[in-house]
Amino acid sequence: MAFGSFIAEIESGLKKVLDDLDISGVPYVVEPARPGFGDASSNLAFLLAKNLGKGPRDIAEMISKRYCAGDLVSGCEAHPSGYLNFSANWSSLSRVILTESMRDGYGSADVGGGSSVVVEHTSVNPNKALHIGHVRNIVVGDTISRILSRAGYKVSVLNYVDDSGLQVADIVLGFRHLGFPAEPPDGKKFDHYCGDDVYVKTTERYGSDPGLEDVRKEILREMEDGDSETAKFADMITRRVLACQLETCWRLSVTYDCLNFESQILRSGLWSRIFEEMKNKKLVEFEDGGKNAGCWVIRGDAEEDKVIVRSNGTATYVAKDIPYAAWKLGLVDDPFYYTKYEKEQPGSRVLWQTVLEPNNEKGPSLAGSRVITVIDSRQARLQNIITQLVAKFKSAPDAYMHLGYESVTLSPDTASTLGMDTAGKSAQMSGRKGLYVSADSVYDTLHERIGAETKKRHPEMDSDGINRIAHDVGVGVMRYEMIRQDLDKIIVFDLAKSQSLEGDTAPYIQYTHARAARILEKSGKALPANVDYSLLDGRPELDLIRGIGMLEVCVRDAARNMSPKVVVRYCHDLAVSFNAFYEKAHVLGLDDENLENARLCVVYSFKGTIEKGLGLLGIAAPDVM
RNA sequence: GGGCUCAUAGCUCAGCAUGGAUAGAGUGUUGGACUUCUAAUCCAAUGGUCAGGGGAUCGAAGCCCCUUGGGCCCA
Repeated sequence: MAFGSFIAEIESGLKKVLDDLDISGVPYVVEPARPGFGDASSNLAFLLAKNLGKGPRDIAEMISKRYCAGDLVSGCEAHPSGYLNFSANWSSLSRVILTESMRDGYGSADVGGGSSVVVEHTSVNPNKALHIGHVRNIVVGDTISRILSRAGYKVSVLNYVDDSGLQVADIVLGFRHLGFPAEPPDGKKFDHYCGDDVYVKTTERYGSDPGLEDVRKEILREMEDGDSETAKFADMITRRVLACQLETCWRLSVTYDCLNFESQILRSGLWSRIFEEMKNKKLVEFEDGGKNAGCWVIRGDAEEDKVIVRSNGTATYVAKDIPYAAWKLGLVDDPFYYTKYEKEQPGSRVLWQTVLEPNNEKGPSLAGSRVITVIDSRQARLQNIITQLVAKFKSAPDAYMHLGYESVTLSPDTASTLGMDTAGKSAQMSGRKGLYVSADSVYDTLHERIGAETKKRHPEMDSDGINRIAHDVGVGVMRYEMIRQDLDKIIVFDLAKSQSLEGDTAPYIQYTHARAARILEKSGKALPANVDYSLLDGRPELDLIRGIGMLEVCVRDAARNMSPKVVVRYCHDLAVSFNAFYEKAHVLGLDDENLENARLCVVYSFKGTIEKGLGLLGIAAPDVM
């Protein structure tokens, strides 16, 4: 509970006052106070003003007189504005927060109640390397799954591999018909080769050679038959690209529970089962006339009808998502078997993949009572159709949720370094046109720059140590930039600005952790016992302790709102509090053993808490920077 | 043409769910702080018709309606 205990005590105190007044059902809130207004505030008096026919100021006065202080709350004061401001009995509250914060499970919240949730993210076509736009998807998805795990959900993370779509057909065409060598001639990473060279140059050729369109259609058709040479070749290529993509993801501390392959979903027969069921439930209708004559459609409520099966019998790509959504929610019998992926992920998480051939592996149970699909908001319309449709299969209306986010565009400067003049406007990335910045290149540039910075600060450090810091900080910078702002804000990516290591960035926060680690190291002591918490009485100390006490509030808030940014703001604010503490409240060399012990305890607690906070963001907390 | 979405300091963004106290950060610019627990830091100055208009309210950046401008999706 930590700081929550303080809030809870205020709420129960206020409830007593309200009971005495015979008032109930007022939706007031008690929140951490703004600086200069005590430690917590309530808007209760404002909400009562209407009912009681008095001004908020008078009501606040009246309540504050009746309010009785307790263990953690030392007083309640009425502000002339009408707010009720509460002050804490800090020696008690510090003890509560600091001892609680030392526990391993500190910061866990029970929002999910142990229910299962499936998070699908990444899902990048396996014909190219990940670019910076994909990174937003991956990092949002990964961070949300970390937050939900911490908030009491049992989370499974899926990566859907669209290995049978047009984009794969494009590179197959490039390899088989345009003579691109199977191995990258210049030793490039295979995913970069496929995306930068084969894909871009193949799609360029469609313009000049219209006959290729037919070849592509033929390839697509052949790929549907799993036993065909073309399908086997496509499978070989996409597996290699996928392996490269996963390397990029893993490097960014993103891991999964299972890889799902579209080709297998198509061949599993899931679609025809779902389609039959949809017909039975009258969720799809056959169109006899009109412009969609001969098609199966979903009736849109306010919108256009959506064609699911064309008059020639082929399914549209909306249709491909439906069986997958149903499978994720466990609405159909699982047609898949599972094997472990051929490479091990970093960390302990086991990575499974679907297969169609029966085996004896005891696979994972993946279906969730809720499903969260992380896709950019350009897909909102399509996702909306699936949400509505799935709601008719499963009674819970929020069982399927599209977690959308705005796209990443390129700044005019960055677009121009890629050879495109955008007339001062930002530009949409395009894999087809080769207009993108790859995740690997951003990582590599950051790694090099941070390595050089670190070498400057620690000339004696060996290269392993430097590389480790460069990695931790570089990953931090990338992840932080992708979730710093709200999901509905477009990120305009600028190569130069993306290299910033100062201000509101991950290194700012990581640096406070390193500072804390350094103090503990220099003190040469274990965590002191018998701390006199009443010695922690300065503003910097108390602000910091309050921040430490808010982790759980933050996790709950982030989980309820599906908002990674909430954790980012929390970590940043906590780091700011620590820097103020660091500046104004020295720990070591004070000639006062008791005060030193008390402050060491705060540093200990801070270090653990900021590490947990950064952990929710998938960002490491180095001891040295 | 229809739908979704965004608009707060020169720039990038918090705050909006639950209306209430002086609208906050970062960055930029200017000036200051390292014989001190790491200056990837800190302090100060600078900077706002909260896109515009209307409405409900004792009270709106926040709620409702309209308008404008940008982005995206569909046709």
